[in-house]
Amino acid sequence: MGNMTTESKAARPTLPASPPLTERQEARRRRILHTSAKLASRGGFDAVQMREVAESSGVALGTLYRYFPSKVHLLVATMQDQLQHMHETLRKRPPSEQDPGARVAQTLMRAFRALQREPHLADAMVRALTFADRSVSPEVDTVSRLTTAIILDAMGLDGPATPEQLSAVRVIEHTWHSALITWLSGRASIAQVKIDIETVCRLIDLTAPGRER
Amino acid sequence: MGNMTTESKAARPTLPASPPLTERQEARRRRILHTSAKLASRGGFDAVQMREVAESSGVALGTLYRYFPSKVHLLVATMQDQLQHMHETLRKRPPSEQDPGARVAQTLMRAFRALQREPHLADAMVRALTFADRSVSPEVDTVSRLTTAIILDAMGLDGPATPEQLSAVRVIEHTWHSALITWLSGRASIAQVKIDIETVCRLIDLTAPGRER
DNA sequence: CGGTAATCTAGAACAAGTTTCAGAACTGCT
DNA sequence: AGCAGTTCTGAAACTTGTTCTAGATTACCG
Repeated sequence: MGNMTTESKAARPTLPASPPLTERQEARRRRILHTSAKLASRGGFDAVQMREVAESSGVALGTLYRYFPSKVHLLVATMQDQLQHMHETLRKRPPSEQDPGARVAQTLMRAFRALQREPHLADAMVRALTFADRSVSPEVDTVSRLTTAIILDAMGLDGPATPEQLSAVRVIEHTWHSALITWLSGRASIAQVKIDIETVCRLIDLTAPGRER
Repeated sequence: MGNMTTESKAARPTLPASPPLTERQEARRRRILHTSAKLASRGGFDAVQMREVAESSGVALGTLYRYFPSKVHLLVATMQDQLQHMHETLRKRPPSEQDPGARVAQTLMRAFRALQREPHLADAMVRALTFADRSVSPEVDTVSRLTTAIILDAMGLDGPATPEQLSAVRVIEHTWHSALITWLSGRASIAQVKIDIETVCRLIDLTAPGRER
């Protein structure tokens, strides 16, 4: 693969924080993300080619790289974008189950069904996410926080989560990502993913506050 | 990255099965795997460069590709190799804990400490494993079976595992891989990984046969 | 041993991610 | 409007994974 060496020397806090981004810049960024998602939907990770993303977004290659310092950055940002949509969508129809564990399982299965509709896009995003090295940590962390938020929302807790519950949520996230990967690479069926999600979600109820070890 | 497109058309059951492999071929294969591990130990995934592997193994580039059809194949095979060692090592000192869950946690923490001694190698192998696409499924599956075997060994069961236990083992594997990734990319501490492993291992005891739901 | 097919070598060639650079276009500021 | 600094463009160059080719070598068979 290309130079995925990455050890960003020049500080380039281009996107997330520092400069407020003019309107045209915001538009460019949005166009790029849209193209990225479109290409990913077609053919997954491999189909997102930087030259094509640039051309199809009406932007020079160098500019694309200024906005997203690598293909993985781009795809992780794309995932952030999609996750935000997902979060809003899910928030509108809260899960119907009673137990927190069952609620989380139900929510994740909804998300999973959404991903099934765009398996290539899912492939691109998840592969990028797990392939990301340290230089993408901040962005990957954002994705992780979004995922955590979705799960915590689904739990429908009254008070704040206990440390044990947070651990369970972490493990659920691990399982979620890894199960997706096995599904995407054809080593696990949809049914198998469902079982894994339901299995791990038992941890939630197991760690409900006011319970024996 | 290069053509990780992969959709192997020409059947080339080179390694795993068909032809018995002459002695020199076996030696070549072993030399390649050794080089791969050596380079990976130095600088992780990026440091394993196909040209260098070939040269350093005293083999032509084309030959390397005949033995391992892609960089990911090579690294997954390297992982198979290392896992086999690990399995033998672990088998020699069975875990001291009583509960199956605790035994698994103890075993995985031993494996984790071994990985900590070669973080770059761990990086290369785990990244390859999760980045692998369908064309590597058989090899990834082998790795998965090896991992499962290690965990089942650690459980020290009398009879065969129940389906529920097998599900738990699957989830543990998911967590194991994903936790490793977060650690390798610097987003989780060693302590955090430990907690995650211990958390997920509770599922084992939860699914012990002869137990209420 | 001689012949033939499979394997191996050296090296060029190709693909896609990434970097670089000179100049054009745009921004903010006075 | 005019200028200094940043951003963007277009195009070439560079890197590394992967493929291809022509010619040696080797392995196997009668």
